[in-house]
Amino acid sequence: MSLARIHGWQDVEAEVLRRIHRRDWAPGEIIPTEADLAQEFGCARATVNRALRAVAEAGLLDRRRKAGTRVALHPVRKATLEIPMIRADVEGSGRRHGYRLIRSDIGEAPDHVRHAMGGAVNTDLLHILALHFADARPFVIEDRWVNPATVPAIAKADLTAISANEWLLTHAPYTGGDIVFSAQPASESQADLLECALNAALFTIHRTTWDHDTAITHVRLTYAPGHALRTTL
Amino acid sequence: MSLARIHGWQDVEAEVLRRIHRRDWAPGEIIPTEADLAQEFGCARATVNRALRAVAEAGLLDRRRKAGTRVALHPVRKATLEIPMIRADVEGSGRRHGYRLIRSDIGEAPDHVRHAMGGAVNTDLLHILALHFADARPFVIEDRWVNPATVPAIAKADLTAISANEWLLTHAPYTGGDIVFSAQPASESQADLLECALNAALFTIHRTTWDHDTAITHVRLTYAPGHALRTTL
DNA sequence: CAGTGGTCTAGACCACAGG
DNA sequence: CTGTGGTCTAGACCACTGG
Repeated sequence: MSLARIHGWQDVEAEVLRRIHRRDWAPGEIIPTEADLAQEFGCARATVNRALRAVAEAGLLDRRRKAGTRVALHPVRKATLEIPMIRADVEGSGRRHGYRLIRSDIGEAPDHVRHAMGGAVNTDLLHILALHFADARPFVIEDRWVNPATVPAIAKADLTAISANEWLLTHAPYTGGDIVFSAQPASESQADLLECALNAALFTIHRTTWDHDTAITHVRLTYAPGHALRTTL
Repeated sequence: MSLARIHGWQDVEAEVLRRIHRRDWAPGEIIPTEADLAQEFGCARATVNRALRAVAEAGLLDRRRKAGTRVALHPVRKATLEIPMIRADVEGSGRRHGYRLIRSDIGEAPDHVRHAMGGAVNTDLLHILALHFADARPFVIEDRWVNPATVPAIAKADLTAISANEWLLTHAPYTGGDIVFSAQPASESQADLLECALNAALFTIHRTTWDHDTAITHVRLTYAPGHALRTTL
């Protein structure tokens, strides 16, 4: 009847997943309590808890005190995407990374940038425009605004040798961030930099990173045509 | 000196994060062992383990047996994005969801679909083309291929009343999936359905879901101009 | 109020990999 | 071989919330 013995919490997790997929436990249905499962599997309740917590984090179970644990009606599973450095991204696909700083100056940010950075940014911001290459072909435009008050050391960085993207990742600790993915038509200047047609469909990422409640930087990454972001469920 | 007392693992986590952000523990540096921290915080080692595991999952720590725990050099943080049902997505933003089935037939899939579904799909596939609306405006085109062998019951579903997206999410358990995000220019038929200009930049998702090693379905979601996908770090 | 999950503890053994 | 994280256990108390 029962197959391999239950040893660790991963075995419990696998068995729970199997029962969900086989519909032994149907969506919306309540499953046995931790104590009951612990007795059935012959392990400690803590082990069952570890397993059920993992499955719940994956979105397949809803757990509430007193109400018990139910199989999720709508398995809203979560894809986790890793946000690497641009250089690591390029080199990870076996291509050579190149980089050119186009402009770096200080000034007042446009409204949409101020808004994205919380509006509380009163000082002038450092504006950086740079182009990354993959095997000598344009890869992505990095259009970035930095709040120098949060990372004063960036004034001393040589941004012609190391990209702001990389410098910030290794020098500026952040506590959180917002990310927006979208598709945008290539503007005239973007088409020029990326060597593509005007109004070409470009994959775009807007990202703001925060140190608690103050914005560190806001960046718009505009990728050359054909770029795709892959992940797994 | 020390502030609030350490009660639970979340307190330990917060303190660890504080030390990382304050650079008390610099990137690449080794931090004390679980046993040492447990003694310092006056709690059990299991509690410290729980906290450090959480921080490591967030990508800020690298843990290896015998080698100890180090602060990550490149904090490759992971964004987790939720993949909701289309209807829930629309209604979640306060709009009314509409849906129209455009075509549903059975036939041989084109090569790129067969490839995405693992190639091992020999049977004919169910092809579904549908349009979703948000407040009567076109929202997204759902262009889907389903392997009926994996979900025979779909033959009896009334796909004019419920979208294949929703039917599959509630009737077809899956164990994994691949997702690709990109930007694509609107084709003539897409521009027609979405009521946008030809070659407009459209946010596109290709998704294949699997039951173990067999593909259940492959879908291309082509969103109307202006659509964006948001998430948080 | 009482049932359920959430967590802590002290101790133990194990698995892995550095030296 | 030895130190470190990974995990299990048995028991306990707590926090939340449904009835």
